[in-house]
This record gives sequence, structure tokens and C-alpha cells, in this order.
Amino acid sequence: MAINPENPLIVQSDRSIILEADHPRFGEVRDRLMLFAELEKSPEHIHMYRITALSLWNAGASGADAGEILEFLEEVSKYPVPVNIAKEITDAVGSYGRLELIGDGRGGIVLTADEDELLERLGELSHIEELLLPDALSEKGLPVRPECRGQLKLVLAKLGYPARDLAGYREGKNLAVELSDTLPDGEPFGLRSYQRDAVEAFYAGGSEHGGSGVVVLPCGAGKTIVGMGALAAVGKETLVLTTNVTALRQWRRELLEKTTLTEDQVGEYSGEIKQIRQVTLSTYQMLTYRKSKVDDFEHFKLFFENPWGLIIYDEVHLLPAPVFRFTAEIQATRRLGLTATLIREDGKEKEVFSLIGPRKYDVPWRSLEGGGWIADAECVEVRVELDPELKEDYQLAGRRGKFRIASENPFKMEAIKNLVRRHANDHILILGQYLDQLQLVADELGAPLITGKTPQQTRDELYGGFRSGEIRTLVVSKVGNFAVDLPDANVAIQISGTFGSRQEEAQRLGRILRPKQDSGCAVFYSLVTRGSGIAASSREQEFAEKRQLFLTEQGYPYRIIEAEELVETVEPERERAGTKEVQCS
DNA sequence: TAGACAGGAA
DNA sequence: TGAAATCCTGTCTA
Repeated sequence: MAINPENPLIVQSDRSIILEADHPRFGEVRDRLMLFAELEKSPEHIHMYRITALSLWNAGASGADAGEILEFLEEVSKYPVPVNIAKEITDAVGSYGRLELIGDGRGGIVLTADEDELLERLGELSHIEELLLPDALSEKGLPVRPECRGQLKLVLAKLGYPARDLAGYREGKNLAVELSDTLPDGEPFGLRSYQRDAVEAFYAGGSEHGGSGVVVLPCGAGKTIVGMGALAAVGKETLVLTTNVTALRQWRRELLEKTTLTEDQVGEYSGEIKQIRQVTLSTYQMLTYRKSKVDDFEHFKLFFENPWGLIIYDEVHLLPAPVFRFTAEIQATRRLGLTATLIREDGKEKEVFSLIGPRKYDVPWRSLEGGGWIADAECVEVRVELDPELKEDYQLAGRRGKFRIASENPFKMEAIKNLVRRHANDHILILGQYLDQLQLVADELGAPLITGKTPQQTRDELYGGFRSGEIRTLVVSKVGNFAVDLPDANVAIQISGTFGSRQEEAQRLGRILRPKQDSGCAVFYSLVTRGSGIAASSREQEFAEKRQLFLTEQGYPYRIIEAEELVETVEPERERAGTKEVQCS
């Protein structure tokens, strides 16, 4: 293998991959890497990826082939791919599928392996043995306790041997559903190409094998519609789980509007209303409700006692732990997970992989920009100096104290004002984490503030005002992370955020990704207190870096500007020459 | 019988 | 690392 220093990539024997960000082939290589490696750091000029077992299994599950991956790496690498890495890739990608769960033809399930020796070895492990049927014998493989199907997959994955589940599904009750071809307002309706691809990827293998996995799509790309497509494809009674009631109602509205389902077929099972219908919508909290820690879960029966042929998990990255437990027990029911970021901050990715299913469909967010499905967006990190009066406090504070002080840095106010002035004709959302800080900003700007305490009615009014353009700037607390009814904006200013949450960053960017009718331009500003004195980087900067990883992975580079520069560029006419400036008016 | 509110959970 | 939001239920009031 020849050495080619012109290439953008270095694969190292510690499983890390370094990609040059300024290389002409950067974008193309990044989009391929995303499918089997995880972005770990993105300092200036380079992106550092890491190959993990899970990232390779997901690649294997979505049909990637180790040979192709290696060929690609060799083609774009400066140096030959280290032998140990080549082997690891081959092993890990290949390991998805070495073990299979299949039907034994008599209604039971057996675990099979490509090598008898492996199967024997696994079967002797005590925590696997207890998931198997003790005295049963099968010439095909190890007979599995049917109720332990999920648990077994989880244990195997943790051991490094993910199993492909081909044991089939309970059929569930038939339900004929079709997508509407026109919406109530007369607009024609149909699946977009990528939505159709996602449904097909989910249901590949048809009714026998198709039907468990996760679809990853950016906010605003129509995940609900993919859910409806899956529902129509499967054609069985379905349970849809959402994170809150607003999302639940939105699903209900969309189901009625965009499918042939009628009012009496769609039920809401929430705190207020307890309907169980052919398509039932409920919340995670409903299922995990119990009076106290020692009581039983009161409503989990919803999972088991109905003939669901499909369960849809909305925002699967937020799925609470008890729902995993129930899900482990209903592995015979088809499952579709929907999310914009398959990242869990609690590290339960293997649970999602094992119990919901492997990643079936994922495209880089930015690639949907081309089709005009989501808006072109630019991310800008604005570095603000720490208020000198707080420098001493900052030095003396502990780790979390430092983060809080940097987050609430009063000098951010000036930058916020400049940004608001700069975007005089835009719809601006200001997003933050601390209520006092948000209140201060709202007062100073004379803009309305929405927090968790704001009653729904007031929220609706303010949302309405923002939508109509009457209110131009809206200050929003963490409610904005979850509120599906929050109107779209074209400018978002993040003034503080949760530790290193990549998810939150992604959600917040999602707020401005809906395609715009007029200019089509969207900017996401993130205000970060700059490191000062001895510390090269502030606590907040460190977390900001972590937060930005997911979006960087998706192709959104952060342009860094200093807060002081904002003053000069307040008037759009006086943009600095040579820099592609943002023109959103 | 609806709405407001407090309390506990994760 | 911690703050904030949400949900569900039960109770109280009108």
C-alpha cells in the first residue's frame, strides 16, 4: 500500500482517526466516517474520530461490509491502515450477525452461532445460562426462554457479541391504514424520498424479519411522518409513546390529518384521558408512573395487554430506564425508535441497540439541506470576556461554581443586545438554562420570557404573537428543549446550556432548521465565556466544545467570533470584506 | 365537574 | 458535577 500524504486521513493503531478539516475531500470523507466512527474532538483544522464496537455494529446492521470500509479507509488515508485496526474492523462489523436468534419452527426461539465453539462457550456463562431453557434440546442451537429474548440480546451485546434478531414477531391485530394523498387544506401529500427510504430501511425484510430499529432524522425533517409510513407499512394496531402530552396531541393531529385513520381509531392514554384504541398514544411518564418508589408501575399493562403489532418510541434518546425493562419483555412486538440524535448522555446506547434495535437509517443532517427539506444554517460561537468583577470569584470557585459563573457572565448582555440589533428584521429565540439570567435578559430587552412556570394559555398567546411576527424576540428557558409547539425562528441565541449536552445543542439548532419561506437563512449563536488569565479555556468553553461535537459531526462547523467584533458588524452594510457574512434581513 | 395547586418521581 | 421542566395523581375549592 503506497503512502499518499495528499490524502486527508490518518488511521492510528489506538482506534482513533484523524481527519484534516481543510482538505478538499473533507465533506465527503466525513459523511462516510460518520457511519462507522464517532467524532470525539474537533480542535482547529482536524477532526478526531474513534472507532467503537457499537459504531461498527450499527454499520454492520445497516448492511455495511468490512471490506468496503477498509477499502474506503485505505483509499483516503495518508498511511496504510494499521493491521490491528483492519482486523478489529473486520471482526466487529462481522460480529453483528455471527449470533442469531431464530425461530425453531415450533414457536420457540433458539440462539445460533456461526461456530459451535462460540455457542458452547457462551452457553456455559452463568448469566447467559439462566436466560436459556434448562432441559430443552434443539439441533439448531440453544433454546432461549422467550421472555428473556431482550435480556439475552443485552447481555450478549455487553459481552461484545451482538445478536441479530430474526426470531420474528407477533402479528398483532390488523389495521388498514393509508397515508392521505391530500391534506385538509388541499395540498398534495406524500412521503419525501428520504422518508420513504427510512420506512423501507425499517421494514426491510417485510413482515417476517423487518420491524425493529431506529431511524435518525434531524428536527423538522418529519420523523412523525416516517412513523406514519411505518404504521401504514406494518398495518397493525400500534402504540405510540411520546415524551410529553403536547407531542402526543401533535401526533394525534397529524395522524388524523395525514392518514386515513378516523377520530374513533386514535386514542389518547394520558393523565387526563384514558382511551385505548387501535392506535393509542401515551407518554413515557404514564408508563413509568408509580405512587412511590416501592409501589408498582400502574399503567405498564398498556404494553402487554393489547394486541399491538408495532410500538413507536418517539425521541428514543430520552427513553427512561423502566421502559427499557418493559421493552425487554416485549421483544416479539415490532419496535420503531425515532430520534434526531442517537446520543444518550447516560451512556445507555447499548440498551437502545439491543432492545429497540440497531440503527436502520441515518443521514448527515446537512445533506437534507440540498433538497431544501431543512434550512441552511450557520453556527457561530461568540466568545465573551468574563466580567472582571467576577474574575476573583471565578478563580476561587469549584468546578461547578466556575461553570455557573461563566454561564451567567453579565458581559453576555452586551453581546446579546448587539446580536438582537444586528438581526433587526429576524425572528429571534434566546435560549438559556438559568431562570434568573433569562429574566434579566428579558427585562433588559423588553422581550417576553417563557419558563416552565408560564401557564399554557400564556404560552399559546406568546407563541401566537411570535408566529405572527408581532413579537420578534422571545426568551425561552429549558421548556424550549422539549416544546414541540414552539414556533420556528431563523435566529437562535444560546446564552447558557446544560454541561456538555450534545443533545441539547442539537435540539436547539433544530429550532431554526425548518425551511424558511423568504430568505432561507438561519444562524445559531452560542455565547461562551472566554478563558482568561492562566486558564487557556474556561469551564464553559470546555463544555461548549463537547456540546458542539454532534453538530460538527453532522457537518455544521462553528465559526468563532469575539464579542467585541459584534459592535463593528452591527450594521449589515459594513461587513468585513472577504468574510462570508450572515445576511438575514 | 372543572380548574388550580401541591407533592413525588425520574 | 446541577437546575429546571414535566407528568400524573389526589385534594381542595367554587
